Amino acid sequence: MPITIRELAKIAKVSPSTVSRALRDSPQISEETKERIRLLAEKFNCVPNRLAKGFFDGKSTVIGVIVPDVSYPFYSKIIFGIEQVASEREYSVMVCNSLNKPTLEKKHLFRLVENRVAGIIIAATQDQYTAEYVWELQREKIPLVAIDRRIRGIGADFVGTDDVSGAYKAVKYLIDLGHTRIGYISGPEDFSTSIERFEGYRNALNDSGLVFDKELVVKGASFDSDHEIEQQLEGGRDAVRELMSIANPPTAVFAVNDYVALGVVQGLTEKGFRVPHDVSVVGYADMDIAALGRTPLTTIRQPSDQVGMAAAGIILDRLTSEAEDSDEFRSIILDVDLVIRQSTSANHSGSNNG
Amino acid sequence: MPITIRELAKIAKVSPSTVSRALRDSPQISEETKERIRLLAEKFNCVPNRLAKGFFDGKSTVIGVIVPDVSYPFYSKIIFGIEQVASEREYSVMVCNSLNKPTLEKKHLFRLVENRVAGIIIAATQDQYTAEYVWELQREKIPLVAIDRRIRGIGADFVGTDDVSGAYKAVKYLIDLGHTRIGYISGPEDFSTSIERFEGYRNALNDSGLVFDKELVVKGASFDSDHEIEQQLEGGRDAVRELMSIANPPTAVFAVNDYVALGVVQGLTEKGFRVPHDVSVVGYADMDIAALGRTPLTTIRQPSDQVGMAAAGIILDRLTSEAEDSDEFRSIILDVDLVIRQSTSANHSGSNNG
DNA sequence: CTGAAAGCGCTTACAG
DNA sequence: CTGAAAGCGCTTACAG
Repeated sequence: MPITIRELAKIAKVSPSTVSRALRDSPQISEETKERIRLLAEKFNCVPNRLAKGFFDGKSTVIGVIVPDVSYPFYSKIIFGIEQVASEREYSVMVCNSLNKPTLEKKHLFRLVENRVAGIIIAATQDQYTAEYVWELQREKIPLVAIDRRIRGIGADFVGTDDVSGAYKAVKYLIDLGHTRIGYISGPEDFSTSIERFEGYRNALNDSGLVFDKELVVKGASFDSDHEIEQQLEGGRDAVRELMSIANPPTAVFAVNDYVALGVVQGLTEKGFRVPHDVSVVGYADMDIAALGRTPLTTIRQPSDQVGMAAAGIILDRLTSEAEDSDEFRSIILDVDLVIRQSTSANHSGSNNG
Repeated sequence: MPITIRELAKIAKVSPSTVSRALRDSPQISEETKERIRLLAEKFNCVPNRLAKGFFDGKSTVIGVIVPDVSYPFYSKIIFGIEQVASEREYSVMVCNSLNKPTLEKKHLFRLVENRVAGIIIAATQDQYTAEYVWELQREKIPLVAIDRRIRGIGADFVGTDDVSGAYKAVKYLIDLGHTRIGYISGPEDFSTSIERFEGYRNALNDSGLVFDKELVVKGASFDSDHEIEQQLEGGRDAVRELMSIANPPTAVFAVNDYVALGVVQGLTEKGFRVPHDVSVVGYADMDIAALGRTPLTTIRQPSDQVGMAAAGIILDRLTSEAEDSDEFRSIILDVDLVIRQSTSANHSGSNNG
């Protein structure tokens, strides 16, 4: 362990206060003294204990992050963004996997509070208890930003991507290609992301005068961030099989995320449908596998690292500026883009399917 | 912020010591008192300040992790593994991106020490200064584990995957398929991973009586974890173009990682070669895109989450057991598996190319 | 420009 | 079984 300021003070034959000030580059101290002490600090390995400082002023310089799975591409990129912004401002980033389990999530939240993190960024489960706990944290003025998914039932600072508009763009594009029967393979129904993507889907249909047919909506994934990617692929495969077996099957499918979409492509291929000739497929998120997959996916690109950067930005803002006391919740919704690749084409069915 | 133990003590009309002990479930305290205090703590939101405790006993319960890029799949999975093990033992995980830049890496290391992390896990750059600094940390008895890449020039606890054997398996498989001209697209030459994969490549050739031809080795990536995946794809594309233009081109290519391998496939396709019919390709790492890519890649699977779990395990061990004082460095090399997919097939060139 | 003193919130021997 | 006291390593008004 590094030596303490007090120890270095003895070596330098000055008071601890002076060492402390010198090491923090206080203008109160003469340049000569500062330089002398800095050299000594380096030589004797005196690294001021940040815990002690943080403890002194009741705050750490750590931002806590809770996501379902840090290795899920969307979240790992968000964390990358958070770290970029935090690290620039001398903050550190603590990460936790909730695995989408409310009890684990609660535990992590609690531990972050124990550690007196300066702020918390969370992609929360839809658990009621989590919401209540978050509400308490807000009351205690601990900066907290929800990302990606809104926290059910309470207001909070939020950074996400425009799911309504993303889905709208995806579906509108399919409509413009001449598709009139468009399936939607959804995620878990209580997540704001799924709900909003569904809303975008319906809006696009409405605006184009197409009727909504609930037979065209099938659930394909339990979570939009399941550690088991296999499960998402399977979810897509199963869902599309169901979808294609209805009386008047779709000629295009919009899937809640890219993994599900790839499952859809697999399912279609297995059933003898060609993508995009027989059925067009649009995914969501634009992960690596979207561009590099067997059938390069048309998809919606989410600026995931920017979500992280914006969230960290809000935390740091609340920490420093007077905005801290603003009771208004901030909401940043980032734009998303349609990325056109080879999984979509004009409707070849040659009829109105009906 | 939560209230302090002292404040709760007043409310409960006991001493702070009693509250402290009750909340840590000390056997010294009667069950009734403990229960009463726990209830009060919940009610008045008294969450003992872990910083103060950590500060008291000079250690935090945080494990610091430095990797080039937390969003690179291999690393994000390692972090997942670290978090799993740490969180179970009530430790938290702090992550930093070094972006493969020695100065940034140094800064992060320093900050982790400032924060008095209990231990450090690092996939280090090959920088000399980093090695020296790490050496100092070791002298100070701060548990540190190198992962994936060995730290150049110094001994340290290490957890990695068997790169020599992985490359050997890949190349041996190609040889068994009848290939005799096998190219290797390498990573940065000073990383232990690249060096060892190259070694495995040579060993496999040797053991099968094939001569090593340095014309068959081309550099394809500057880092095995570049944030810009595009660069790795391009590296592979360029490298294979070079490789196929030599007098006696290979019928199989082993690439240092899956992104590079996908670039190789692209490059080959663009040049009119069919994969695997004309040229077989083997990647490394078994990322998502290997299985789901346009041409499902034969590759070497690395148990990345296990790397993280093992590394966290070593740190926690050194923290608790007497193994702490053992001066011997531990080294855990995890086995890797060959995963056969569709980018490889028997040599169809019908001759010895020579 | 430098120093002595008090205190941040906890824990742990030491008493009782 | 419970409490009073000292101290972990820093910082910051307050003196000088």
